Amino acid sequence: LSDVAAAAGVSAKTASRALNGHAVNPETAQRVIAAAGQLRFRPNGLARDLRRGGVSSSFGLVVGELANPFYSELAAGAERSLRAVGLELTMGSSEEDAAHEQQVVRTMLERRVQALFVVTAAQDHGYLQLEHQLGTPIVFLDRPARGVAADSILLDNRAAAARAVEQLVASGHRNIAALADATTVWTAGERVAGVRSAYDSAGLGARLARVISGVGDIQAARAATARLLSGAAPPTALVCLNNRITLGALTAMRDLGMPTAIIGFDDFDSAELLGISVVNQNPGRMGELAVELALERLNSSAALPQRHVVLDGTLIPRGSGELSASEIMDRRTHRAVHPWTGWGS
Amino acid sequence: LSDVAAAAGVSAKTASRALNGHAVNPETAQRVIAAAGQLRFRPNGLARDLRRGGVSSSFGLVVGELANPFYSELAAGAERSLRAVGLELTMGSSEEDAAHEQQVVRTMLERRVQALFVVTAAQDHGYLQLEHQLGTPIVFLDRPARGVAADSILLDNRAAAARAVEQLVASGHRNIAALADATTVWTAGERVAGVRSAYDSAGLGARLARVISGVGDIQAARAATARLLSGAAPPTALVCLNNRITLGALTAMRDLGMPTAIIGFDDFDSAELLGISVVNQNPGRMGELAVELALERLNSSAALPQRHVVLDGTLIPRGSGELSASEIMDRRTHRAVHPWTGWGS
DNA sequence: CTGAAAGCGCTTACAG
DNA sequence: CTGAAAGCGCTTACAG
Repeated sequence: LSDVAAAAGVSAKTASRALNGHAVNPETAQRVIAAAGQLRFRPNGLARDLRRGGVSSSFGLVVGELANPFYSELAAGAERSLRAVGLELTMGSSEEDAAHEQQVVRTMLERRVQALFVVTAAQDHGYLQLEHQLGTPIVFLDRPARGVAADSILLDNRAAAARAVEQLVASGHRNIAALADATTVWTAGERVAGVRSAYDSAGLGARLARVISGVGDIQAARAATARLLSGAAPPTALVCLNNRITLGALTAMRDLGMPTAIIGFDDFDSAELLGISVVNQNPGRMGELAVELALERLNSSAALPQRHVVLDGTLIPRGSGELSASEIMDRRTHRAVHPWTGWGS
Repeated sequence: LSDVAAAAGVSAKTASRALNGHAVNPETAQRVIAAAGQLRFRPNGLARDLRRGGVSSSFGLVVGELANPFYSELAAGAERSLRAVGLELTMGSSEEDAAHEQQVVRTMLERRVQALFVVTAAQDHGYLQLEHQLGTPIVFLDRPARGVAADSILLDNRAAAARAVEQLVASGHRNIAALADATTVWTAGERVAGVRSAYDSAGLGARLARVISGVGDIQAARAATARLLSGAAPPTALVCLNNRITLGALTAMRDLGMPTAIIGFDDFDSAELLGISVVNQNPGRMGELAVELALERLNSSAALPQRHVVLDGTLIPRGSGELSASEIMDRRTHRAVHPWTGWGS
């Protein structure tokens, strides 16, 4: 910068003003800009941010896994909102590991992100207490904060899971199985709670209203579903409490040639093609809301209280649209549930 | 930092050394670390990077769209490799817009990323010439650089597309249609060229060896496929030159109840379930290679020449595994191609 | 509209 | 092993 100023015959300050489009004599500004071009001036954002009080124009987002579409849609939603106000998003991955998450978060805070969004893999977030008290907006997404009074945006997992069961019960199902990840995962625990409460409300007996938890990946879901469908009194409907479980369950149904009514959590790219009804969590909306909460906090002089935003999961019916008992209960035709596959015909 | 030093009764420099784990009297180090804890010291990464020569420990990646799984897998691959050497990845989106891309790239360069990876939406990259000459490693991914001699990692799109056609021809198909995005998109142009050359080599007449380009999204693919399948002499096989086109084509086949042999570009989450053969571009590997190229350049004192890495697309056969003519040509059974769907039975 | 000075928070030489 | 000085590249007050 000082070289540019010298070349243009002005002070560094004037050069800075000219390059940033502040009030400067137009002729002088021209000269400075020309000199900058000649000298191939590359502004240094680190120095700018440092001098401006050490706050960058980036928001930070830490997710569990970059390749998971749930997180990328969340990121896309956040970035869309940020761009609208001229801000940027920096993404990092925790690899679903608490220690690594803490390291990535620390690095972002050292870089002085304006706000921090976290889909956490950790059980305790006490280490964020100081940063939170200093006024950095922190928003927890999909899973709640523990040990720090930060904002959070969560799905009403219990209600959504209960609604999925109620929908199947209303369609005439009396033999339902739910498949869940390990219930130590917060969302899985909540969803299982919702399923159980709906089982109770419907007066379903424990013998035919089952919950299989600890289903950690596609292969586990495939195996668990195969066991259910090959066992005594196979369920007529499945509630798959995340998207990997849905794929695994569908694979087992294909393997066995035993199509079964299904409602899954999380939309996926071919769900419509396959006629699979899903509870949509709308991660993009979560990202947009996170930006809203953070900006409110940044723009408010007073300290805002801790806020919890709870989103509804939307049930997207597919296949026959509304499920009906007669369509589903005939295990030999099932066309109404999955008309495209022609299963059983 | 100076407060911490004062509290510990040492100089700022010693405090810095202690906090960074450099050679310091252990007792002194203890005192400094205690003081830092007391005073809730938050190291400032901007200042550190500035003083260290203005280079951050982040690599920058600009993609077209955060929510596209192709890009997120690419990012995941790059991050995996970077983490192995203690570096970080900062992601940004160009929204597939050249002007926005340039802005995002400029911001990253101002933040002094150590290296830059771009899946470009622009036609010309002359504005990167200076940065490239200054030695910042720049790697173009999936689409080539123009106007700057930066490294690039590309798929051999022509060969992969030609191989898909050859595979179908070997299975007995003589009436094939290829569906492509607008050929102004570099990858689409290359793939179409590969398809045409394979058509020629196979001696297929232009009347039954078709290319439909300008298919920009799922709905366009659905419509184009419907037109093909309802027209005179519908093709017995389709080559879908990207993943959205594959989904649209499958939807049209379902709508019309006309299953057709298909090979798609890009793997997708339910391709295996559906028994769809794909040309896999392996974006994760692209990300890993980009990190390798960048690190080589950073660690080499001599100036390296411009490098082009060309990857093969791997054909992943699914459904019946190897396609065979008799299995495919009977339009009424098609079980061998899509055994799960039971189409036509 | 412009300039000389000071400083953002840290670290790199250079001495002790 | 430790310290006093200088400076990374910019911008914020404060004067003119």
